[in-house]
Amino acid sequence: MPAWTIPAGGLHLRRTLDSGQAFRWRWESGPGGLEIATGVIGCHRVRVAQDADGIHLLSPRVEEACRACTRYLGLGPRNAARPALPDVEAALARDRVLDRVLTHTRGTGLLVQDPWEVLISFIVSQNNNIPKISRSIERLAASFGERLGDGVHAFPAVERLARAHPATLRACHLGYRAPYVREAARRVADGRLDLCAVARLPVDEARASLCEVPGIGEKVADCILLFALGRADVFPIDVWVRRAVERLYFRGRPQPVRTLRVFARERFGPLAGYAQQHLYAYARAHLRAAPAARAAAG
DNA sequence: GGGCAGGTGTAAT
DNA sequence: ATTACACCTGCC
Repeated sequence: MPAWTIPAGGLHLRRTLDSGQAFRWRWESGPGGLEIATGVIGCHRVRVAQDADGIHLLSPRVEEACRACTRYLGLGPRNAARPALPDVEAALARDRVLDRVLTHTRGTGLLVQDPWEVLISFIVSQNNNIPKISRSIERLAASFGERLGDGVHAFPAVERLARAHPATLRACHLGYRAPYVREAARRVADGRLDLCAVARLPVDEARASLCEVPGIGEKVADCILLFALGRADVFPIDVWVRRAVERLYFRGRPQPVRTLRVFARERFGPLAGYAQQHLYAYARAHLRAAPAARAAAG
């Protein structure tokens, strides 16, 4: 029996949680084939599921967790930068290409995540793939995060990662990113990187200050701006988005990244971040490279 | 075994 | 100014 129900407001829970912006959600089949997601929001262990009535917070029935979840899903108070999802999609659908893409991706929203967690998660994401990123982050949580019960851990506190021993960090399979993670944590810990201050800067200055951190380039900076700092107008370009845009808007011709950035800004304006979510999902579903043909079976 | 995917830093032009 | 390559891990 659901303890709490959040009106979905056009949000598709699975598409949103699986859209590459968060790495700690796991899905299982519940009673009646109901798909249940388990994850962590701040210090709350959360189980959520969606049906025709809305998004249900299954356990535990803590009002605080419900508020955190509502905000996290981007279903809190609306503002000019964060319109209701159906309005966003209606605007994007005026683009002929996105109108078609949206038939597969409608309901994909932008989460409102903790900037610190997103900072570290997307440093880990560089030159990496989603299963590996997820495992590394779970190892970080297990090694440095507060215990929440049932073997689930919160994302590590700043101080814990700032003081982490290199060997323990390496054991999280971060590879060459381990020093990046520790340095970023140190900068946040000692105030050289103030994420709240960055959030208040004009977007280009915010991006530049994030890029001063070793291991953060344009793409990771844009992910932080989009997924945690509320900048729905930025357009992170990874290989998937690049493939999608080149295929759908440039007849499959390779384009320099700066061309794609200008294109996104001019074409999608303040909704570029939402457009990116849909194009990313499209590419992941439809533009995977053909599996390398193995010469012979083993 | 070896090739490949993936974003950034660095060293080369 | 752009370009080439190394970085670490996991998967095929």
